[in-house]
Amino acid sequence: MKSSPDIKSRKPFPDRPRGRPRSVEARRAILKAAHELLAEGGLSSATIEGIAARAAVGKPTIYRTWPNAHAVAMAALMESDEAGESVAEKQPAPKPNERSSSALTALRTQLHEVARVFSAPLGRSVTLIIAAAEADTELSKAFRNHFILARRNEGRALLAGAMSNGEIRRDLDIDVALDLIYAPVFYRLLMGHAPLTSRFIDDVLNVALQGLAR
Amino acid sequence: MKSSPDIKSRKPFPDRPRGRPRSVEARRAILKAAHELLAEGGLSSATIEGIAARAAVGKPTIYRTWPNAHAVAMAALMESDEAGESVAEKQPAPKPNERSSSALTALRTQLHEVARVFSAPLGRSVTLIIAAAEADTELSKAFRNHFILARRNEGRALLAGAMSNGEIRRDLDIDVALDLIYAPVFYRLLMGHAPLTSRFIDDVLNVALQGLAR
Amino acid sequence: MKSSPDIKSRKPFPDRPRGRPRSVEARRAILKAAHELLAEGGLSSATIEGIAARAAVGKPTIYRTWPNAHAVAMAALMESDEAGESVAEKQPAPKPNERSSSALTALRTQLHEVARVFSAPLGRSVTLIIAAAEADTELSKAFRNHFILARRNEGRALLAGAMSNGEIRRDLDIDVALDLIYAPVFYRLLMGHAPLTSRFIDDVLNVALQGLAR
Amino acid sequence: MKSSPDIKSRKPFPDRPRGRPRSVEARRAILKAAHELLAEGGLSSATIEGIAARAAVGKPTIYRTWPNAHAVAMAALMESDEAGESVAEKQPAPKPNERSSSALTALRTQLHEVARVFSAPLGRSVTLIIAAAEADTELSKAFRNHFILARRNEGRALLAGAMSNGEIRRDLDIDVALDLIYAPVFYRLLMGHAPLTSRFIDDVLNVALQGLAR
DNA sequence: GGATAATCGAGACGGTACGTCGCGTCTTCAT
DNA sequence: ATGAAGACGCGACGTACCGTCTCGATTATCC
Repeated sequence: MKSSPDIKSRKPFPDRPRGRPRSVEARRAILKAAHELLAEGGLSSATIEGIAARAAVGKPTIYRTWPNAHAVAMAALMESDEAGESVAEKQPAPKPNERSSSALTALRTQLHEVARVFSAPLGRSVTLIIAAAEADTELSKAFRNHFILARRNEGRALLAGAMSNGEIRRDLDIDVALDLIYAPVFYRLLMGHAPLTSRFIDDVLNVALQGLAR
Repeated sequence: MKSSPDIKSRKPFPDRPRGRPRSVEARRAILKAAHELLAEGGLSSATIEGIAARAAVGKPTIYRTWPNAHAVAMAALMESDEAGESVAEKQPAPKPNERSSSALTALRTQLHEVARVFSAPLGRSVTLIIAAAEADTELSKAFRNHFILARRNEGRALLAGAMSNGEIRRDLDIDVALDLIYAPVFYRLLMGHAPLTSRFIDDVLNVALQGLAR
Repeated sequence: MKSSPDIKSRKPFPDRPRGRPRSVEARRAILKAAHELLAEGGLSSATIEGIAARAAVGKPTIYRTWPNAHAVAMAALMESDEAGESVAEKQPAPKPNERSSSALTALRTQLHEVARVFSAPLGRSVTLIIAAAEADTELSKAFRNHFILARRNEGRALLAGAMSNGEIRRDLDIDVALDLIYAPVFYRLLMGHAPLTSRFIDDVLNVALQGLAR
Repeated sequence: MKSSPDIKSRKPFPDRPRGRPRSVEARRAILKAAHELLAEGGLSSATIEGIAARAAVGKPTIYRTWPNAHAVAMAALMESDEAGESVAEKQPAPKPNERSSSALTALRTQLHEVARVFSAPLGRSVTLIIAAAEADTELSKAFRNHFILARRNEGRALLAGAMSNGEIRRDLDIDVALDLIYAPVFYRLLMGHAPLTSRFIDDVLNVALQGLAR
C-alpha cells in the first residue's frame, strides 16, 4: 500500500533508484547485437556505433552501463556463456572421483575441450580481449575469472583428485602444475607458431606427466 | 632490334625497380618515430598520423611501404632489435657444451631473460602484436620468427645439448618440450591471472624436468 | 660531343627514333591525352597525374613545358582547335561583302555558330578556363585571343562591312557594339539563369539592331 | 494533456526531426569562417579543412549540412549578403516612379552598382562559383537567384516603369532587354578581354537605348 | 494526481585517425 | 643531357568511430 511512506523511506538498503528503471530489453538487445557482431567480424567489428545501430538503441544507453566497447564485448561473451549457447559450454560433467586414473583422463578430456572452445572464432576474441585488457579493472578480472580461472578450478579439482589417488606427486605446487598444462594451449593459440592439434595436447600432457629429465 | 638483348638479359638484377629509389633516410626516420611512440605510449599510440608527424614525413610515404600501422610497428620493433638497443638483446652467448649440467643452467638463464624482456613495455607490445595479427602475412611470420622462434631455436640447441650429455631424456619431442617450457611465461604475461615472478620460472622448470607423475 | 648534331639537325624528316627526338611525340601525346580527358570528364578530370599516365609520360616532362594543368588544358584546346577536330572550327567563310544586308546575315550566322560551339562540353571548358584564369599570363592572353578575340575580330569585320553599306550607324563604338552582341550568349552560358536557344539569339540581335540600325 | 494522442497527431509539424538539433552557433561559426577565407584568399582558400579549423568545428559537422566546400561558400555568401555586410548590399532604394526619365536613371545607377559589387573580390568569387557550378542543384539555383535574378528583378521593375512612362518601347521582350543590358558587365568581368570601366557601362546603356527608346 | 527524476530513442557535437588523391619537386637509370 | 618512372613532403579530401551533449518522450517513485 502506498499510504505508509514512513516504512518505505526508512528501509535500510533496498533504496530503489528514482526515475525510470533501465530497460532490460535494451540491455538484452545490446548484448545480443554485440555477440552477433563479435561472431561475424571479430573484436574489431564490435564498435559502439555498430552495436547501437543493430540493437536499435541510443549510444548513451550503452555508455550508461559500460565504459567502452571492450567492456560490452566482455559482458556479451560472459552473458552468452551463461545463457548456454556458449563460447565454452560446460562439458557433460567431469566426475573426478570415479575410479583410479580417471582424474587424469578427465583432465585430458577437459584440456581437449578447452582447446576446441578457444580455437573457435569467439574463443579467439575472448583470449584477445584478455590479452589486450590493460588495466586491472573489475570487469577485466571478472572476465578472466569467468573464462580462465573457472577452467583452472576445474583442473585444480581434478589434479587434487589425482593427487589423492596417487596418480601424481603429492608435493606439487598445483598452480605451477596448472600453468604447465594449460599454458601450451594458449601459447600456440596466441603465438600461432605451430598448429594446435589434438595430438599436441596429448603429447603435452604425457611429457608433463613424465617430466623431461632422466 | 634496337640493341643486343642477350647482353641486356644477362644483367645480374633483371628487374631492378625503376624510378627514384625509396629514401633510406625517410625509412629510418619512420621506424625511429614508430619505435619511440611504441615505447612511450604502447601499441595504441603508434598511429600512422603520429608517426608521420614525428618523422617529418608524408603519410603516403608510409603507406607506400607498409599497409597499416601494425606493420610499421612490427618493422620498427624488428629493426631496432637488430640495431642493438633491443627489445630482446642477445645475452653474452649461451655456450651449451661447456660441461655437464651447464645446458640446463643456460636454458634456465635464457628463460629468465626472455621473461624479463617480454615483461617490459616494448616486449608487451611485441606479444600483443603477434597475438592480434590476424592473417598469416609474410610480415607477420617474419615478426614471429624474429621474436619467438629465434629464442625457441636457442632453446632447441640447449635442449639438444642437454640430451646429448644425458641431462634429459633422449626420446623427447623437442617441440613439445620447448612449448612446455616457454608457454607458461607467455601465458602469465598475456592472461595476467598471476604474477610472472622469478621464482615461478624456476618452479616451472623444476616441475617440467621432474614431471607431475609419481 | 658524342655525336655530330649537324648531321642530325640536317636530316630532312624527323622519322627515325634512333637518338632522342622523342620530345615531339611526347608533346603530342600529352596534348592528346589532355584533350581526351577534357572531353570525357571536363576541366576537373584533366589533372597532371592523369595526363601523364595516359600519355605514358613522366610528370616532369609536362612541367618542363607548362606550369600547371590549366596551361596544359589551354594548350590542348588551342592545338586541337588548329588541328581541325575543333572546339570552334571555322565556318565555311563569312564573305561579308557579298551583297547588301549580307553582313548582318553573316553576323547572325556566326553568332549562332559561336553559341553552338561554346554550348558543347569542350566549349564550356574553354569559357570556364578563361573565367577562372586569374593572372594575366601570356598563355592566358593567347588563349583568350584564340577563342574570344578571334571571333570578335570576325564580328568586327562584319560590323565594319555593315557600317559601310549603311546597315548600321556610322557613329558606333564597335567594341561596345561587339560586347552588346556577344555578351548575352556567354552570359546565359555561364550564369545559366535561362536557356540559350536559337530564338534567343535572334531576339538579341533584333533588339540590339533596333538601336544600331538607322 | 500529454496522453491524448489525437492532440499530438494534430500537431502542426508532424515530423519534427528527432535527436539533438543542429547547433546554430556552429552553423554561424562555419559560415563566418568561410566568408572570411573567401574574402582573404578567394575561392581556392575556402577549404573544408581550413573552415573547420577556423570555426573550431569538426569536419563532419560541416559535411552534415553541406556536401562540399563549394556549397559552404555559396551558403556563406548568401547568408552574409542577407546579414548586411554584403557582397551586394542594397542601395538606398531606387524609387522608379518618381518622375519622367527617372526609371532609366535608376537603371543606370543600379548597373553601375552591380558592376562595382561584382568587380570586388567577393563578387568575383560569386560569379566564378555560379559559372563553375555544374549540376542544377537546389542550392545552385538558390544561389543564382539570390545574386543574379534578384538584380534582374530590380531591373525588370525599372524597365516596366520606363515602359509605362514612355521612356522605352512597349513591345519589348523584357527578358531579352535585361540580358542585353546586364550581360556586357559580366562578359567583361569573366572574359577579361577589356576593362570594365564606368564609361563602358554608360556607353552600353546608351547604345542599347538607341534601340529600345522610341 | 501532480511533480520530479532517470530512462529511452535519436542524432548532432568537437575530435582523432583513417586511407586516398593530386600537387609540384627530386632523384635515379637508360638512352 | 633528356626522358620514363616513380618516390618525396605536403595538404586536402571525405568517412568511420569515439565519447559527450542535447532533444522530446516515456515510465517510474515520491509528495
